Amino acid sequence: MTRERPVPEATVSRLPLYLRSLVELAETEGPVSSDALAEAAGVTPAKVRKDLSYLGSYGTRGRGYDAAYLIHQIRRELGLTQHWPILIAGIGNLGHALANYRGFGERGFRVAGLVDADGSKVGEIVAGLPIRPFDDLATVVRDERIAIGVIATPATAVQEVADRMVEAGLRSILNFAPAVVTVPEEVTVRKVDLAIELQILAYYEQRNAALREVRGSRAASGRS
Amino acid sequence: MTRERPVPEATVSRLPLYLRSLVELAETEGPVSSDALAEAAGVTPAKVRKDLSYLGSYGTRGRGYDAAYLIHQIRRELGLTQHWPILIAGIGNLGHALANYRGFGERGFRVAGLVDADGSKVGEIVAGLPIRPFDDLATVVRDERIAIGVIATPATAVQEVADRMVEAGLRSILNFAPAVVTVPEEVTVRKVDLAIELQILAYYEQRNAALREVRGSRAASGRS
DNA sequence: CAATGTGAAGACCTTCACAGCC
DNA sequence: GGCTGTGAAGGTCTTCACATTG
Repeated sequence: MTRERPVPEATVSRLPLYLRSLVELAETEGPVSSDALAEAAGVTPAKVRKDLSYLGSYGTRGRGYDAAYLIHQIRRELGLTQHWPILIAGIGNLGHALANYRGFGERGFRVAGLVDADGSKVGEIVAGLPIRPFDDLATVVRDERIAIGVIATPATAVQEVADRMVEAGLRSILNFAPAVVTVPEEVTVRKVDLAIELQILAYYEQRNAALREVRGSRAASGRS
Repeated sequence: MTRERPVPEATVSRLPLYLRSLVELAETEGPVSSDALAEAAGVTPAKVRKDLSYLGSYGTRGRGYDAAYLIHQIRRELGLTQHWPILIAGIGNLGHALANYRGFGERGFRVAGLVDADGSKVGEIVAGLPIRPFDDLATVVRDERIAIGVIATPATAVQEVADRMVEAGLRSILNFAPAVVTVPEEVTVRKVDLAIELQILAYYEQRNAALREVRGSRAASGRS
């Protein structure tokens, strides 16, 4: 009789944030209130309470939440009770940085495979792992029980890499390349496009600069 | 009489995606329909039309959109008619990769300054630029007319770096460090947390793996 | 009394479906 | 005829405000 829990997508995307904040807050003693957690995570207290309520009633009215217990519950919900082995395809600038990123190890992941199509890179050791040929992708996935694939190749290669990952059995892909990728519906893809983040910032920068301009000239001409 | 155009946030965050897709589609001749653009960008046609309608009526009924013209309009809306000079603080693994990322140059940005608090790195040339001391941040911002700051330092340094950026006059910050940053309300901060993206994927991976499990055993026991 | 947990209200976003126009 | 542009409907997410409870 598994309880059907439709945790909203928006909530899921904030759980990791709460987790990160709780790990910091857990240093200090005593229970953590939704206000304190909200402050640490940079969201509103109401959001914290509603989000956490989807996981169950893990707080104590009048006191707050026990940090250690909540951490455990969120980890369980996110599936972070185990360390997930990940594979990185494309060991260029970004792939290198990702392979060496300490944060993954501390937060539930282990870089367990590296592949690259460039033969001259094969064999090179990065972050303690040898780069293997692109054609070994399926073998690495099987041998290392890889669960999540990370694409850090040039945009042109994305679709082929994704196809191979799906073929090898991966059902979760994180795509850093600036291109849309098409996969069967049972596969989850998330994307991070660094230039797009900057472009969004540029929009607000431009918009606010224009506002500052207007306010500036208003002030100069003495109007309120 | 400047027309007040409240382009929704969700739309703003998709404009860069349309821009990227249009640049690809512009190779081929003829107008681009909302269906074609939707396909290329990985969204629904209705969304494309509604999003574009906030910018104005730039399409032609019965035909579609002129790619070149739309590209121009979206660039204008996003403020990408100029190349924005950006500064990267923290030239470790990730900072290096960002400094060398070709995509920025192609999509409206120019890495114009690098700073790092580690004295032993100062002077080193990365992507054709010398790393300068953290204390020169304000000077670099002024001299290079930096508009956007990128934080790629360890989490512990984030708040100090952000404070310095704000003090130096920056109003747009992209934060890659896994920590919340507090800034005055006139400053826009966007964040990218690589581990969080993986944690969100882990949630769906776990959830879907459980579903596959159930389906598998159902099939095995002969139920529909 | 203090802080959670939650219905209800409201804001925002997406999808529908079709009138309007080329 | 074909495709845009858009009101209206339908969802989802956020915020409010307060009853509930340790």
